[in-house]
Amino acid sequence: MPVTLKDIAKKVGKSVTTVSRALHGYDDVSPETSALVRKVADEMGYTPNIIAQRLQKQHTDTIGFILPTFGPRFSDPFFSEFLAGIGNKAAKLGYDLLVSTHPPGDDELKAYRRKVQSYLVDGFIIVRTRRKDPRIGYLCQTDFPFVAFGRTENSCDFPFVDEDGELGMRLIAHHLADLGHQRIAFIAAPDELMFAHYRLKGFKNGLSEKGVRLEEKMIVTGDLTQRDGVKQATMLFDLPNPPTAIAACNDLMALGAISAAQKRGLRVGKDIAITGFDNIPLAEHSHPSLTTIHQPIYQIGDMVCEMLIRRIKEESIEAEHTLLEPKLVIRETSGGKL
Amino acid sequence: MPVTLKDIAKKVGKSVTTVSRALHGYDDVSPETSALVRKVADEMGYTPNIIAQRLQKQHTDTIGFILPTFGPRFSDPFFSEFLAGIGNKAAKLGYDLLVSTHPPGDDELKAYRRKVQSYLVDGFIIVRTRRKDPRIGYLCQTDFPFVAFGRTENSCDFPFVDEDGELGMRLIAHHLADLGHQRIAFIAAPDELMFAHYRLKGFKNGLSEKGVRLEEKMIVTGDLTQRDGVKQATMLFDLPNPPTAIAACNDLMALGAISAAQKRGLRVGKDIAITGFDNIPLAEHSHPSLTTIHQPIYQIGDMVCEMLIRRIKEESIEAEHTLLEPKLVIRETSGGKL
DNA sequence: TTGAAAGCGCTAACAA
DNA sequence: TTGTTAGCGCTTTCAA
Repeated sequence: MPVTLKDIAKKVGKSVTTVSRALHGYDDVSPETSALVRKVADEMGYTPNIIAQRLQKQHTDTIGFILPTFGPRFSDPFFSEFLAGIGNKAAKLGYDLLVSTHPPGDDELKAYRRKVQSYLVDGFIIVRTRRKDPRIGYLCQTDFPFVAFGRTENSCDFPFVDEDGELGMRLIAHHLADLGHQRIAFIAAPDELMFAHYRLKGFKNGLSEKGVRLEEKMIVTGDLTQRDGVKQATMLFDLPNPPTAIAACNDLMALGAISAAQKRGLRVGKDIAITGFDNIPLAEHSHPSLTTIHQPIYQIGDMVCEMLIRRIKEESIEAEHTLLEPKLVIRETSGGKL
Repeated sequence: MPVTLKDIAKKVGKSVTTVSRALHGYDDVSPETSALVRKVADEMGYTPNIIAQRLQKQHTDTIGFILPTFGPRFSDPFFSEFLAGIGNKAAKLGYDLLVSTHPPGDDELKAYRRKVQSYLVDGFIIVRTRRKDPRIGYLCQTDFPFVAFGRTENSCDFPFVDEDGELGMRLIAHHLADLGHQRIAFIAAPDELMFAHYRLKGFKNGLSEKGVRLEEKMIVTGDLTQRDGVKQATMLFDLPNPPTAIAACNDLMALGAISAAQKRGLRVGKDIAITGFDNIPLAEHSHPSLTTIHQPIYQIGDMVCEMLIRRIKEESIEAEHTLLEPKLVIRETSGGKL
């Protein structure tokens, strides 16, 4: 049924080898043969069997990406955009993308190990890095190519791109402090997530630089979803002495906080300041629009993918460790619009 | 470096064939040999080379999914959730997922053709079906297994899951008409998208059943993003005789419309009714919360994936054509909360 | 119960 | 310029 090199070889009366070489444009095959082979291949509708090529070449031109899914209602706008970034770049560079979904946890490593050991992928892209990240430990130790979006506290060295979340949150803290807020709350994310750790740290430092105190009970932790943003913010509002400003660790929770505030009849941007982090498309078009830190997710996907492919091909990478400078986007929810 | 059957064979002093059979649990190998082989394989850390298996077996246990990306800012919450649905199911059934991104358009078919002809995938999942869908035409004609989320006007028969968008939008139309609205607008999506076509049709029918007229100029078309929801809604508000209700073809645009309305100082749910379609997580937690039609995206992904795998394995599929019954979720934006 | 041999489709070193 | 040969790692007849 499918056309193979053998079929073409038979048709043109040459060997399989010659056909292969002709098709690859090697110069040690006569122009006539080459032309004939190409013509016949075209007529017969030949497409190489990539699986066979892979077995021979011992690499797959495929990169792996495992989505850290949580519940079934997994709908973080972050991921589709990031995926688009790596997908488009991968396609441009002739790579396929093998995606799977796996909740973080115990047998998570199995998913990685299988793909590594069975030669299903040439490299991995890692996201949502954790402070102790077993995935990174494993890949480092086996010396398998990967690039991460995010850092870790593991001791090994590896290429990554990350946004300077610490600085980003300092900017938010300064902004809020400059607006005169004294009772400021923070909706954090689980501290084992590296980015959550940095952001909280930056926020604390930022406030203390401005001489503003961050009370312990003003720090709550959410699971990054909008739903939890609502819940955590509501708890903050229920405090005997509620905050006048809330900084959330990401936009989704900030959006939830806005919703919670409005449900209370608070005017966001006036009675209460709220800020996010990520600048997802929704941030710009929420009402009021969300003050946040911009994170160029698509471009990060693009960069990370390119770095990985360069690493796979053992080409040099300009910047092994890229820390992107965060940009504060002041909109309406902080009440700080100039 | 990597451990192969040959290595194990050498170690246990048996042939590659025997080792292979032992590892597969065939019963024509002596218990002792079998035990020994397994033990050694384990000790040596053997993992089968899946590429080699695939070449031999002539199938890949991989399913293809091509994301119809549009701009770089591609962040539809729909896709991450759908992907989680198919990803988890695929993993459970032992399948991998080959994802790529490609804008709809001319050389889109190439992406499909390559994967089909090179035996990279055993089947495809198609989303965002169009009225004339070349992808479906191609796959039908080559008789390649696929399952679609959505229908088409192509004449061929194929398995699909779809939500009854026509009925869904009729429910919305009825709801709005029952609330007494007479000047109702619709933010449609490009009509070549099958679901957009159905939804518009259902809306028109629904209104006419209630004796409400839908003026032509009250129908505008957006690109499904929140940004465009803002824009289209703003245009509607600028009409000399603006609508008292706006139904958007999807939640994202509805969210945009809410934002546009609030910017005008309109109280959504009182001065203006707004509805969406999809029931993305954000719908529940927007303020006011969004009246919409629920679409179980994760489960649809799950179903579609299972159907495809059954089809690949040539097992029977219970329901080749599943039309899900839509559920109206009445919240605050329509002002119809009981 | 086991092994030899062939073959999946392709590439590449070597020889002619 | 071309063909022969071997081999990537695996599965599967077939024969012993």
